[in-house]
Parts: sequence; C-alpha cells; structure tokens
Amino acid sequence: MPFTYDFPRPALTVDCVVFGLDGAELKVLLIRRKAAPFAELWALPGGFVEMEETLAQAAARELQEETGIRDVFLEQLYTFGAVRRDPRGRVVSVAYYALVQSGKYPPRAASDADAVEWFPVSATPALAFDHAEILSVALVRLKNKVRYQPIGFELLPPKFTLTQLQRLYETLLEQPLDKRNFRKKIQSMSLLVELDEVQKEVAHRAARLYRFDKRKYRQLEKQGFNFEL
Amino acid sequence: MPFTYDFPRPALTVDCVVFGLDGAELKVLLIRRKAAPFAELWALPGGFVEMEETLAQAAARELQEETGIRDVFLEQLYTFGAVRRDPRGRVVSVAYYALVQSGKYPPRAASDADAVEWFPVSATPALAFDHAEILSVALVRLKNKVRYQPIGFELLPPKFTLTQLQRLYETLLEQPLDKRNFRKKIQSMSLLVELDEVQKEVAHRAARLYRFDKRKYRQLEKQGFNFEL
DNA sequence: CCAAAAGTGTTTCACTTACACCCATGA
DNA sequence: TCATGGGTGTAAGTGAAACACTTTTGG
Repeated sequence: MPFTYDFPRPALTVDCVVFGLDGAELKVLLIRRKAAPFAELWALPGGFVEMEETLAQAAARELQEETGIRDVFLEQLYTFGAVRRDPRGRVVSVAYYALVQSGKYPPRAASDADAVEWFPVSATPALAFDHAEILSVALVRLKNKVRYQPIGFELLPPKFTLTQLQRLYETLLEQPLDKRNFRKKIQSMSLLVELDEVQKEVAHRAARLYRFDKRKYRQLEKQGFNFEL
Repeated sequence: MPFTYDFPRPALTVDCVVFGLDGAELKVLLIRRKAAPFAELWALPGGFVEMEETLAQAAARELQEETGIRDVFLEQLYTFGAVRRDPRGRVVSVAYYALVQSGKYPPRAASDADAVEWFPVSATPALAFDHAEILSVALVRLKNKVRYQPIGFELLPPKFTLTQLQRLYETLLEQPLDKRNFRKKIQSMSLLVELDEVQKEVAHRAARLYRFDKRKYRQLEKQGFNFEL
C-alpha cells in the first residue's frame, strides 16, 4: 500500500545506553566511530530503524550487531528530536537503555572487531552527536528507577551475595547504606531466595549466595506490592 | 547537505493525550477523524512531524491546530513503533501528554470547528490506531507521576482550595484521603502560598484560596527535597 | 593467629494513621 | 435556622535509623 502522505520525513534511529557494573563502579559501553560524521569519536551503539522491525527490535539488533550483546534488559528511555542533532540532516533517535552483567561482556567482545570499550560513567570521553545528553538522561533514569523497581539485579550475576547487592545500591544511589538495615529490608520483601551455596575462593568467611525470584515479584506486584529501597 | 543514508524510512508523527479534570472526574480530549483511515472514529490529536521543528514543538503545534489549546504542561510520554500500527504504512509516533485546566477549554474550542470533545477516561469511545494503548500508558504514567512530582497543580486553576486539591488526588490515586492528614502533609511541604482571598458564591463557608509556588519548588528541589504525597 | 569480610538485634525517633467536633456562610 | 462544606489537634502505631560485636575462613 503506497503511503498517502509523502512529505519529507526525518530519518529514524535507535541508540542504546548500555550500563554495566564493574566492582563498585558503574560503566557504560561505547563504540568508536569509523565513519563520518564524528569519525574516531566515541558514541553509543545504535543505527537506523528498518521498515519491518519494531523500535525494541531495532535496538536489540543494533546492540547485537555492534557489541555482540543480546538477551539483556532493554527498555525505552526517551526520544531525542532536536532539529540539528545530526549534521547529516534531520534524524530523530529513540534511545533505549540496557542493563548487563559487564563480566559477561569483556571489552572486546564486539562481533566486527571494532573498538568497543567500557568507560566509567563519571569519566567518559567526548561523545558524538548529542550522546552525552542521552547518557545523562539515562543515568538520571537509572538512578531513580532503581529505587522503586527491582531492576538492579540485571546488573548482577544470577547468584550474588547480599554485600554485592548492597554495593550495587550504594554505587547507584551514591550514598552509603547501613548493612543491618539493608539486609533487614531486602530480606523482608522476600524476593530473594537463599541458595545452598556460598562464595568460593575468597580469603575470608564465604558469603551465602542468593538469587532474585522474578516469578515471586510478578506475583506480589499484582497484589499491589511496591518494591522500594 | 544531502543525506548520506537514503533508505526507506518510517513516517514520524506526534500524538497528544490531553488530560483535564471536571469536578471529580478525569477526562481526556478526543477529536473525531474526518478522513480515512478510521474516518468517523475518535482519536488523539496529533499529526506529522515537520522537518524544521522539534518533537515538542510538533506536539504543541498539533495541539494548537486541532484543539486551540496552547501554553500548557506538555511532556513526552513514550514512542510507539509497532510495525502495523497504521494501516497506511510504517508510522512511528512519539506520544506526549498534556495537563490542562479543562474549564478553560470548553468542548468546542477547536479552531477548525471540528468535533472535539472531553470524555471521561473510564468511558472513552472506540479509538483509532493504537490510541487506546497510548491512552492507557498515559494514564499509568499520570497516576504514578502525580505521587512524586507536583504536576497535579497543572490540572487546577492558578488559585484553588485545599479541598479541590484533595479531590484531585483522590481522583487520580483512586482512593479517599483523610482531610486533616492531607492538609497537614501538603502544608508541611510549604509549597503552597496562602492567598488573602476566599472562594466566592458558595452556599457555605468560603474556603481559603492557595496557589502553588513553582519558584519555591525548584529551589527546594535543588536542595534534594522530594515531593511525595 | 591475623586479616578480612560475614552475619546478627535492640532501642530511639519520626512519620503516618485514625479519628470528631465547631465554624462560617448563603439560602 | 438549617444545610453545607471549611477548618482544626492529639494519641497510638508502624516503620526507619542508628549502632558494635562475634563468627568464619584462608593465608
């Protein structure tokens, strides 16, 4: 079916802000651009939306193509439509953010051997286009959302210790938390399953491992339960 | 500068979910479509994004053109990109939501004398495209956001009584609130300025009028204050 | 046995909740 | 004078915050 309104139209892209946790540091995955504009500069992974894919599919596809990352938490962030945000012409970009276990994706996992690297969010290089703004919006969103949605777990391996979880929240909220109060609170939500396993190869008492019970969360959610740290 | 990547591209539109409060009822403004597709059906105001305007400008322009409404709270909601959401072809739509004092915009204020009408959000007619889904996402957003951002005031006239404000929250949160506790809490935030005026023409004791102090809010916000009902 | 992190309870304080009566006004 | 909503304080309960020591393990 030919399109009735054939006005000039903006090009449409997706960009992905990929967050990972490295010890007590929040990092973002960037790729080095090969082509103009902004060749040699670092940028968010992303690209043009194709005609037969949804926006989320486009984001997932670009992420996979440019960084090898797939099957991760991916959520729409915001759509950026400043008129001159791309020097090539009018390009509107739908930004997504992803949460990954950075350990699973070492720096050079990219499929096309391109330059892909993790940077601390507090020390990123100069970025192409308006990607610095996109990153900043993503950071604000992540820091807020982590308080009232259990998305932080996406940044941890499936089995984790309570101390790891606490460090995660301390990093994202940028404030120290009391160990006993944190444990009391998180355990009282009964969203964590205590495993019959402990940490290995640590030079001190081994901590118990837990996993997040997603099924239980969905169930409680329906009953009006609100996660809140 | 000619565009380097000249692939086929989705068309881009904006749609606006306009909320208003009518007494104790939340309403949404719809327009009746004249042209195909979905001629005669009700739809959200919206239209195509032009090449030299931002997304927010496009939303504001369409709102003004189709309903006469301008200078209101308008915030990006979400971008809808299902492949077949428009029968004419691939159309991606950036949705916005607006909060207006519905009293200022009686049903037929539209500039082009088209059919424009307020409907209770709980009793809307069948909607064109995926507009029912957009409305539903907007409702969820509004109901959540009103808890932790003082945006509810956008639905009230500049001068309002505490009872009006309480009714507003009761409507949006869908739960009754205790009068004394509500007043204590809202006043303790010191975001309301007590005016030297009272209600007129009521058949009972006239209530004191207040206004929301936006300047004060911005100031407190910077100091880490969090609005929360 | 030392270093390092794991694990564990109680008290205090602040905030939230529940609750009922008198007041002012116009009809 | 009556009907209608406006306006006000206190007590009880619940959840958040502060806080320090013992245990386990590997080196």
